[in-house]
Amino acid sequence: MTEGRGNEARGRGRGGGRGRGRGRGRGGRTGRGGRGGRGGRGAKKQNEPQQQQEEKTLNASAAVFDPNQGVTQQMEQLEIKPKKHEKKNEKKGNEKQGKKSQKKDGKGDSKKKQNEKKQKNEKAKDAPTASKKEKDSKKKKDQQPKNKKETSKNDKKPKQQPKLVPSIPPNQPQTTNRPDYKKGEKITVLHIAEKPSIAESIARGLSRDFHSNRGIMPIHEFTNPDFPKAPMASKCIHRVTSVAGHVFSVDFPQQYQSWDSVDPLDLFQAPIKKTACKGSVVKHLKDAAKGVNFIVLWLDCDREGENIAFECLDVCMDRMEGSNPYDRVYRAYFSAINPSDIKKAYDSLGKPDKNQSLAVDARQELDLKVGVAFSRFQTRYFQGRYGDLDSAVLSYGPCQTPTLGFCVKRHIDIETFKPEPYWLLDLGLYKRGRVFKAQSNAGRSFNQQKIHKLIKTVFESETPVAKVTNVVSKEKKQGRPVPLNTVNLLKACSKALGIGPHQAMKVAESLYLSGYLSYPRTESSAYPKSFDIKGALRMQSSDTRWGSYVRDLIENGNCKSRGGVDMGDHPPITPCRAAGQYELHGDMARVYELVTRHFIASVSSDALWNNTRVTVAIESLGEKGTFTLRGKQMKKPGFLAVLLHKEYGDEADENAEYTVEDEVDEVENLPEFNVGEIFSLTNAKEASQSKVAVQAAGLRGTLGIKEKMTTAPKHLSEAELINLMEKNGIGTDASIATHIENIIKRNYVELVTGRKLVPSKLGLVLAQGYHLIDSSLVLPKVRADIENECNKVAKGLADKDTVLRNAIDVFKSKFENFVKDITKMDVLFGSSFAKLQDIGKPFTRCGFSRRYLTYITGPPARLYNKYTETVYPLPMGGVVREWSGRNCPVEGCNFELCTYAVGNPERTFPLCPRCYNNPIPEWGPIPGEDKAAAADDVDREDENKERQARSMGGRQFILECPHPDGHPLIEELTVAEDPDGDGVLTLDTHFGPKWRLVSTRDPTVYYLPKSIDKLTILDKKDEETDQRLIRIEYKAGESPLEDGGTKQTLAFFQDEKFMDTVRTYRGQERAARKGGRGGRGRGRGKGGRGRGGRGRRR
DNA sequence: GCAAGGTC
Repeated sequence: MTEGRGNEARGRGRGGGRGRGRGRGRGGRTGRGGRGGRGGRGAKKQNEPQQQQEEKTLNASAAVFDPNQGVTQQMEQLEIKPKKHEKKNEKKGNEKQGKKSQKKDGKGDSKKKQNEKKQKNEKAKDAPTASKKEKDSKKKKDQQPKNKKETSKNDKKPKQQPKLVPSIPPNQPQTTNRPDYKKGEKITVLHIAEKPSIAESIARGLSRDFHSNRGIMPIHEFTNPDFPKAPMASKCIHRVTSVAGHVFSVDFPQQYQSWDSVDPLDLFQAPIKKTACKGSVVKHLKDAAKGVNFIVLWLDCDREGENIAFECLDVCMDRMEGSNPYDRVYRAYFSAINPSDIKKAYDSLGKPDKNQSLAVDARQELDLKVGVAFSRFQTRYFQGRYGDLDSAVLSYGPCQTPTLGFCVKRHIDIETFKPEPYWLLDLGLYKRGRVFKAQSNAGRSFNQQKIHKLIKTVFESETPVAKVTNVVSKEKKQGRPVPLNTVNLLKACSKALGIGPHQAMKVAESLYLSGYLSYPRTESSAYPKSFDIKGALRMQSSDTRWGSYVRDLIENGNCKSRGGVDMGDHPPITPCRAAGQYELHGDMARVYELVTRHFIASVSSDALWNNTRVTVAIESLGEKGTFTLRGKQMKKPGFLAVLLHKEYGDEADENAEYTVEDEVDEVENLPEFNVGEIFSLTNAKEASQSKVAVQAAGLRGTLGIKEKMTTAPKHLSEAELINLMEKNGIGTDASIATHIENIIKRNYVELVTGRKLVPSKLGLVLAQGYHLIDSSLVLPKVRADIENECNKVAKGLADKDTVLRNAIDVFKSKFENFVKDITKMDVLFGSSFAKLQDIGKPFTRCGFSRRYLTYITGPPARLYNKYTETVYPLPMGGVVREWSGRNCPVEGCNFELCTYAVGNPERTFPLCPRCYNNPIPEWGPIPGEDKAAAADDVDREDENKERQARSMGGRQFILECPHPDGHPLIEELTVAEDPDGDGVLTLDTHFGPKWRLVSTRDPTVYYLPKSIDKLTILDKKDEETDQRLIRIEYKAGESPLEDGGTKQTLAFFQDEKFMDTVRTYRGQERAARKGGRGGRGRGRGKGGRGRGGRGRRR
């Protein structure tokens, strides 16, 4: 419980918890029962006008939602199966689901995707007339109104639908108009790609001769060819450029950013807004689009690409020439980035598909709301109760949480595994001085006696012998690896090089950017037809490591790859520039070598083995008496000669849940066995006692019993986890590595030797807690559900707003249920972590209860009153120390103070734990919140800068005085205004013997003379200048005063002689952090007033 | 300080 709740009697607890007045019960409402929980509403008896104001401001967004009525109905509408079914599905495992679920907005099932692509291309061709698919979808739409009406009946919420893309109507007809650009007319076409590399390929594909400017996102210009949508125009200027991924990202408006004053439940109904990802991209697009007649969108041909297309239009359309600009906007759908496909796409331009884009909008909003609401709630709740959670934030996400779930599931399998002994027949055959173990076809037995009986039978028989009954030799091919896509690259790097997915992605990315590798984010595992395999091989022919192999391959091989799927996004990952053995270093060199060797291997010949299978029988045992010996001999190494680590090509061990351990390995160089050979057997026990017997004449063997234990599976390796994620549609090729990194960063799992992922205490408790409350929160289904909903929107089968509203309602009720049942998870936390009341050392006293507050190291650091169960978060970025004996002068507060030291050199300020968390507006602007509150109205770019600044120096990251300048404590210590900054100069709380003044808002320190013995700030002002007077007493014999006295009263900056003894130091950190905020300029103006003469010295 | 998705 945090402050507010604990102090109900004083009218500070407001369980309602909403409102702008930050700190009124920081996070209080995140306690049991959520908002309006116990002690909630009832507590707001005498709370000042501020509170009423808060209620007014935000009550409008309060949800009116009846969970009992809503859930099942909405579940039905969403076709989310009720729980019973869920449980069934759970048991069946993830396999089936994985196949069904779609990866990243419709990626995933390759056939399906290809079909979609075909349809898309057809659509593009048939663009002028509505395609069949559209008609179908229209029909279906018409059949839907029933559902829609039902929804609106239940829709009691205030309509607060966010407007995301105001400039384009939601269901823009997919038609192509042909504006009649006549002979002699000059037109300009802007082409936009998703990334610079593609922009360049497009320019190359359309023209041999183009000019490019330099920059991160270059523009390539050329004049031909004619534009197919305006063939009559005499001259066509093409301008090809790109963005870099999404142009906008979604977030909540400023008033929803506070963790303290916003109830996470309200986030589900909150509006969302789009912010420019990078200021320069928007400007770049605006400049490029100025006055163009046509726009062609060449974004990647998937759902995200479609969404980015509309983001571009949002920026560009009003910069185009003429009216009805959308009529002159086209979409190029290409299946590969090569000249012929580019030309094909250029000749059959279509229209962008708004539905696909809307599906992404829906996914974004849902991910944001669900993720942020759950993350904030569980962070606040558990950080308010436990002190050693190992993670400052307990995040939740529809991708990261199921990823954690996989690791935990395996861990539980291991923990609950009970090893059992089992027994096998153990047959050893001696030949050429070696013993060869044959595998018993009877398999394992859990009954030792049965095996003993078999052995007894053999040795009681007349002739205890084993006889070779069959020998088969076969040639077997070991297939060369399929071309490398992202997921397989990540697995290979982890398995063969020990480089984790996140690092592997980073390395591959930089190899791509420096031109060594092709694009590293691809789903394709087959080279497109147009791919010049021999050309790529030739590049490698002079390498010292594999050059000769490659030369031989080009001359004598057929250089063809096998298997794999061409997803049409980007080709598989290949080297595109030779790098000598010592050209690259470290991981760059290793990843490059792996990719190159894999590429060469993928177009090499298969390896050829000669496999031998020897069947041996002990007649007296009948069916149970057959054994097998396996041998293999390499005939032709093929690709194995070049592959770095053959083990990474092995899919088998990742896919098998449990490895079969009884299997006897294939033996290389198996000696010849002939049908009819007879081995006389001795009991293995006796044989070991007398070696001589074994070496006697004739063929001999031993038969015995072998005891083994069943073994638990191993923890998931990175490679196995990647497999699971891919199968279950968690994340995309581009994001899988990030999700794994995320759960490691948050301390949910730990990476241990062998690149295995072992869940931490925290990860275990979270995942198991979800299972107790609502399994669907931690199962991959949560992602699949979201995807399924979005698919409907993408296909035009459902209205985005309706789908979104329903889905939000479902997750909202899941959230309410989660809040209601959080104690179930809390029980698990309780047995794993230290309760706040049990840890921490007494630090300072509460002003209300006079009890000690304990200091919890965290993260995050906070103070805790175990008697009132109140948490007082502390600012981050500085050092909090005890400052015993001094109490806060604020009426009714009286908390014992601490000090807060920041920066280098240190500036130390007083810190009242209560006032820090409960500032009142009269004290002035709240540190850390800056002017950001007003940021909603400013230009997107500025706002973004502001946002970045805040994320660095966020609400609790305080590199200045933690209290507003108007706080009585600060006022008491204030000597003058800071002439160079926004703040004031206060006496550093270290006081003597090194006296200094520090600026509350800037890293400025004024060092006062060492000769000062005592310094008092008087409650009087200099009449002339209105400055605070300070009284200084010098040490005996060190007084600089001319009259020989030791006492002096002056106003800072006013006494020139005194100021000559003052040394000023200005630090950098805050100045740098402020960026272009311009506080300094304003400060200077103020300085003129406050400072007579020459106060400022360096 | 919170998600996931593009990408630099």
